[in-house]
Amino acid sequence: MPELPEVETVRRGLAPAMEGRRITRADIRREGLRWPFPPGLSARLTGARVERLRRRSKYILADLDNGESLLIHLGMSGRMTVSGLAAPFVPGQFHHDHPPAEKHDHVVLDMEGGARITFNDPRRFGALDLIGTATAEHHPLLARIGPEPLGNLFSTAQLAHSLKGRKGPIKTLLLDQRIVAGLGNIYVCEALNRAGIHPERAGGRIGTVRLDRLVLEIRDVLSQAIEAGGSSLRDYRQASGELGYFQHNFRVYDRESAPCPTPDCTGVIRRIVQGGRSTYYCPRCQR
DNA sequence: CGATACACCTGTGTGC
DNA sequence: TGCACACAGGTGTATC
Repeated sequence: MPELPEVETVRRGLAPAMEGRRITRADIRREGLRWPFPPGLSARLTGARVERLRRRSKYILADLDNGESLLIHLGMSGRMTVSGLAAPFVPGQFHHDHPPAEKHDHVVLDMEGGARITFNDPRRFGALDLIGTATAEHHPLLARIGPEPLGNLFSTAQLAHSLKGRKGPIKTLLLDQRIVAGLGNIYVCEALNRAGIHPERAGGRIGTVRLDRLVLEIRDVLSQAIEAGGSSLRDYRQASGELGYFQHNFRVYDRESAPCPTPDCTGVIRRIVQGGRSTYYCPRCQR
């Protein structure tokens, strides 16, 4: 599920329930996920006020008023849901009613104001850590991540510099978070299709004009996905981080043998494996 | 340094 | 219905 647009959608869904509010109870229901949780996690969260929620790449950072930040990664299957927000009103349901715990609910945070945040992650590739707010960007998990694709530091010139001399396929390189932050398997496939670039093309062999297009299409597809994700989240009691409406806009991902949606293209979507992961593309319009 | 394989987990869909 | 297998939105680590 979670690439940059989904993580941003989750962040926006959590913000009204968490920002400016204290954590009144932190129920840590297992020792850890991908890594053990930091010592004293529950005690360090309890009573702390969340000043704001940030996103860096696919990480969410909850800055606390005690100088620490809760670092959250959703892995492959992580979800964060909000229950008990005042709105929307559901007849017959009390304000502070919460649904019963489900399988794979690993961490439950109760917030001042009555909202409950539940971290559910079947595959347990997700992660939680507590890190110093002031030095967050130096944390090993964040230090080497590349520019935010929707920020000013991501540009044709910067991307060209990162790809210079690289012989590996552009598909694999765009999945490398050191080159650009936040892309995953879906949006890399989608951006390459929109840009008309073949996924097996060597990264260092893409001209400036086509790189320009790639930068634009990466920004576009991510922005559109965020917009679509946001629109599916009016109801904060629903699971955040689901695919949202944007899944209906996939042009190539998981569409093997379907016609290429590019106007006037008669190609058929193919699936290949690169670096052990599926790539979907149109062999006719992607060069 | 770059490229690749493997590891970590559970759930779901498919074919026999 | 059971079973084996492939595959799934990520990424750190080990190895060449």
